[in-house]
Amino acid sequence: MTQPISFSSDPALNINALKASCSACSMHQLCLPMGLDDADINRLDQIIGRRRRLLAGERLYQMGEPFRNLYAVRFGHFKTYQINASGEQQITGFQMAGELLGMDAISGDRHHCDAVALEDSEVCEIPFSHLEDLFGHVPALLRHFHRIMSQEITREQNVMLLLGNMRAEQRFAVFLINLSARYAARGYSSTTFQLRMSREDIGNYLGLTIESISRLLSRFKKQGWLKVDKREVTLLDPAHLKAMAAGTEQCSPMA
Amino acid sequence: MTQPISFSSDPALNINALKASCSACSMHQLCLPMGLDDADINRLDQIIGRRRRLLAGERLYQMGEPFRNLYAVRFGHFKTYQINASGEQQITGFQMAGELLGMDAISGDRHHCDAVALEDSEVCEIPFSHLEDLFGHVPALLRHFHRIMSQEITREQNVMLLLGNMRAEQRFAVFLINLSARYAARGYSSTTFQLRMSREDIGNYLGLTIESISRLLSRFKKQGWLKVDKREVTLLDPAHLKAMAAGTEQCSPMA
DNA sequence: CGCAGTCTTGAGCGCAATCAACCCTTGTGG
DNA sequence: CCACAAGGGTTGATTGCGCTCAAGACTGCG
Repeated sequence: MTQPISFSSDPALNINALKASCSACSMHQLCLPMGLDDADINRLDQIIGRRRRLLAGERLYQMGEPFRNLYAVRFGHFKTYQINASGEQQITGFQMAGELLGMDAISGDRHHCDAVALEDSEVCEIPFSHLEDLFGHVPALLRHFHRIMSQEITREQNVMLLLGNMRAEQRFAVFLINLSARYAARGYSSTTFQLRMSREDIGNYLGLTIESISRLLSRFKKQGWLKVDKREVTLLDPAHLKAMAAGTEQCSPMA
Repeated sequence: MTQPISFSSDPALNINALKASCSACSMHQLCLPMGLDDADINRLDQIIGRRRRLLAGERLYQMGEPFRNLYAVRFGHFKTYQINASGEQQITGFQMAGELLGMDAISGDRHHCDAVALEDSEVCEIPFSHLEDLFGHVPALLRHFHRIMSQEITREQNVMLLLGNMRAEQRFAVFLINLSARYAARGYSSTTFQLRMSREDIGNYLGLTIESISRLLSRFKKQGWLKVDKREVTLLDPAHLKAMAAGTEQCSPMA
């Protein structure tokens, strides 16, 4: 998990063209098929498209491209970002295994943001028109899909709260605790993990500069709240960080 | 539209218990039934619940309440806001006629924010379980519902861009131009309209203080970009404001 | 009239941005 | 081997945007 994944260049071993199988996927309890019985998972398997591998930095889709597929992350990490008229980017989210990409493209039939792999990664293509066909036959799938979209709405509302109301220190604590919880849900350590994104990406996401992120890391380290080595972070006092994220712990200024 | 609506206190005239009818509703080309044919609209009418009237300041639903209904705004305006652990609120949106409320509650089965009427208003109750039943029989309705949810996701991403990247002046220009476009889509003036929300609400939504909003209004007025009288705003130079919102016009500081 | 709520305006400050210098790692090519 | 450059990250000095604090104006309402 912490090492970059090297893909075989032997075409016989390349599974880019292989169809994915939800039933055999380790993420099926987090992803789209969550809660489906075996029969329904099989129906979902029928329509899931091929897998697609991306190298670090490769783009999965681009703003303006016609929308055909949702993508489920099998492994690896992605960032999604918007670019406004004046060319500045705003990262709208970081996605990891089991999470769905592309839902913002359903209205408008075109992708509304860019999605880029932060490391070597793999996704399942989910042709949306086929998924729509399936909704009529598998109500449980439809219900779960609505939950996923709704969850994305609440996630973004939480980011609005973060960007609109919180000081730098609290934003960063929220960010760390959020990553921690998501890794825990996937069976990884909730206290030690690699930051897959650069300091610049973190700053952009949190509405701060790269320098502020660097200073926050240094200060949190000095306070004994975490350990940092390059991009590996260890949370030494998760309870304190959680309190800071919740806003119950007082926030001190940056300088 | 610009005057507060006074409700009759005569019970015989109170239509609170009346069922709503999409086909007869002036908002049906903006709201959930958009694009449906007559037969499908009738099926939708079957499941739409009663109308509900709210006085200014009344709460439609509260965070934590069990989720049963979506609500479509018939007339009036609402604000939705979250409250975090330390008691601070963040307004996540302002809703007007034809817009849907409550989609963030689908995951989790409980409302995730509060919705409060900004003026005397009316909504249609849409029992979500009935709507789900209908999805299987009216694919066009399902497709449009997905577009509405997706649109909400992109709307929030735009707010993230605003809160994360823009200066106060640009945020406020985006806010004004957004209102202008939404009133235009409803057949109202795109240049003169009432701000239904207080300065404080605007500030909260835009991640600014009430004082900053007041100063921005004064400055925009002094620059000749708009006229302000209490809560009535007239955009005198919409092109300039649009350019500011897009970021193509240079941004000057607040002080 | 008083009073409360909303809004405006001014003065000063503080948090995070900006600007700048430097470090470290990685990769390239002589 | 070293020289060099590029990218990512850290740290310090300074600036400035928008917040905070404070006072006062205006409105609506009993």
